[in-house]
Amino acid sequence: MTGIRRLAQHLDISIGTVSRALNGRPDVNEETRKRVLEAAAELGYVPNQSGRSLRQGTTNIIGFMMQTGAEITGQGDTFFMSVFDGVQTVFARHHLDLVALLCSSQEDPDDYLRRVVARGFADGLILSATQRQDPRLEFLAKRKIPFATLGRSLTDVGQPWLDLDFEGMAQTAIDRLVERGHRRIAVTRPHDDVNLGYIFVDQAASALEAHGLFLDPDLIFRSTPNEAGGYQIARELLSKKDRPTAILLVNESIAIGFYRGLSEAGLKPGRDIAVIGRHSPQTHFLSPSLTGFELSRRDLGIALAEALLATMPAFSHFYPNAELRKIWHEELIEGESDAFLLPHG
Amino acid sequence: MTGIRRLAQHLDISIGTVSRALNGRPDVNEETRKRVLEAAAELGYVPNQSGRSLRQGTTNIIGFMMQTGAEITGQGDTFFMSVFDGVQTVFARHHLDLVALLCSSQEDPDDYLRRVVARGFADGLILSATQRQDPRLEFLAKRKIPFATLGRSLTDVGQPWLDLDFEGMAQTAIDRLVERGHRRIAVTRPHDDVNLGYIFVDQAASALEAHGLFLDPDLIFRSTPNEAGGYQIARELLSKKDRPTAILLVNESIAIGFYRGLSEAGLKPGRDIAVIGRHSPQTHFLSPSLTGFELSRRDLGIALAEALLATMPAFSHFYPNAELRKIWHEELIEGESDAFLLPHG
DNA sequence: CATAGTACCGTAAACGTTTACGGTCGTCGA
DNA sequence: TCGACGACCGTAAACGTTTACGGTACTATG
Repeated sequence: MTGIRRLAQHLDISIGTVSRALNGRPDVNEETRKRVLEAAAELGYVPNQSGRSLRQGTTNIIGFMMQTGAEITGQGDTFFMSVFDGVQTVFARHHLDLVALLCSSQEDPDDYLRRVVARGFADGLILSATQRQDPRLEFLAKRKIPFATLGRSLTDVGQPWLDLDFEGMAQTAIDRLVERGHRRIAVTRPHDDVNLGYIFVDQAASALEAHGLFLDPDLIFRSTPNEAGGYQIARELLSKKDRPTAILLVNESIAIGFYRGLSEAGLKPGRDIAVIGRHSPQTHFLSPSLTGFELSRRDLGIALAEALLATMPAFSHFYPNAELRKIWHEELIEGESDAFLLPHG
Repeated sequence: MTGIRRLAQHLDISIGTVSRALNGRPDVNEETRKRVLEAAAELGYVPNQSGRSLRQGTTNIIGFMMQTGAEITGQGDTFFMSVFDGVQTVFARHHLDLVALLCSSQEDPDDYLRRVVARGFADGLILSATQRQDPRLEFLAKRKIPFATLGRSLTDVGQPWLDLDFEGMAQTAIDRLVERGHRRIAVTRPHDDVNLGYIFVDQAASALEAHGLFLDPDLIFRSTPNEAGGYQIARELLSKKDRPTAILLVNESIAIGFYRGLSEAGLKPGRDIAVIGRHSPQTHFLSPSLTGFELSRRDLGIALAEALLATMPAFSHFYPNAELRKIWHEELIEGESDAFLLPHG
């Protein structure tokens, strides 16, 4: 005698009643419910998920798909970890189990996702590292699997998404630098295919134009989005004849490498070149302190989870007015890395 | 009509035979098996995992438990990602689904594990970030759940583990530095509670003693195991009056911060101080190039997965002579960071 | 030809839940 | 008094597999 049957026998009531009691159904005497809950705790009963899944056709699992290899994602791996943290807290409230589905760099993300879905693994999914064109979105939409994405995509199938405020960051940073007298401003750009990060460069260009300036194509740097990439950018930048006086670093991790590249050449951010970047837990230890944008990754994760739940029938009533699509504003933390002023003109 | 029944009806044979055919049972005509497989492919049939789990009492899932927050783990998050990659490839061979169980920094790892186990989530587990004393191991052993750990622990319950060769690294590095004339050698140390990393310092000390030297307690640096920590160590080290001529960096990520700290003070590894560290994908971009230990993280993951499978009855016959416990040797990549020689004495 | 053995297949029970349906009992109003 | 109704509970079917068991038909062996 196992499982719920054992519990029922122990209480000398039927398994149906036990099930109803445990699942909070209304048609059970509160007195019996109490007895059932107590007995369950006492006997250490926990419902078998396979049986439950089989009956209800639902797994109680939400999958958060990530891809290994920082080179791909464009964000440090810690970024996703922190977002995951936030997502976790929300799903825990609903007793949903959240797991990370790490797609190996050796495997095609589309294939991987197909496997996950065929397996009927999860009730809902969160996708990160969305590509500019992302077949995964159409696939999931066709299969009618609830999902949300971290990052916009041109492939829009109506799913909820949250994304970083590339436009806002570019605009704010450019305005700030121009106001401080900068005219030659460099920019880094993410890979073309990840998210819509290219918006950052576009917006920087148009912000410059609004000031009567223009973005020198020679000052658009591209690299892998990690420390090594930042270092490489610094080297490249220093080798230019007509060096820019300021630079915008679109990724978080590259700031560290960039600082080192400068430092080796005897240069200092905030004195020899103005730097505006983005903050990660690590960048707070840079010196001179980095002027950069920061967001609460956990809060981002929380909002992402709520957006997903809002589209799942079984949970949507908990989040009647969740924002399904949101540009996540990042705040500018003023540091010393863009401290100096240039004479106008 | 759904699932296997639909397939059976379509072929006009019994569901029993279909099941046997799909599962590679011997007592089914090869001709019928072929027909079944073809029909399955044609109709896109994939067995329902809940039904299967319910019947067999097995989930087909292996969980890889990690903890978010690089401060905890003592390794960069990319480390686990890469190991995961290797683990993935092995389990894929057996059609086992591998998922990452990320324990939030907000939650107690023991509680988290208890939840996972109560849920009957996985057939086997891999634990990372093992603690020096780790209740999780006893817990799993008591529940008779197959698992392996990445990292040794004083809590030994006979489970398979793989670990880094702290002893070998310390010994090799010390020998090398002493041979090059160094007498005052600094060392960094990991947190006391994670793994048995403290072995590193112990071994360094005894290696020094073998050379008639000793490890100055004042030269044992401690920090968070990330870039910021490396930076902090550099600052501390530079502020000492009697500066060491060499240093061993036990973690991977700290090398980057350490380099920057030196660089800001106008110092260069390999010229002003000898540095031996450990390589990560990032550290290969350091300049001067780092002398450091390197291991194939994927291979480590592969070995770890095989060790686990070797202890699972259903799979052990695939790995009759897998090494269940192994110190994973790391190779020394010679760089410029410890290039200079000191006059003896 | 009788018998044993083999190769293959169908039947049905079992895994642990949830839930539609119906039944019992007591209460209440007419 | 009787019917309706509500509160609570038991029964049993259903979810999709796997697998022990038994049965059939054919082959080999004497």
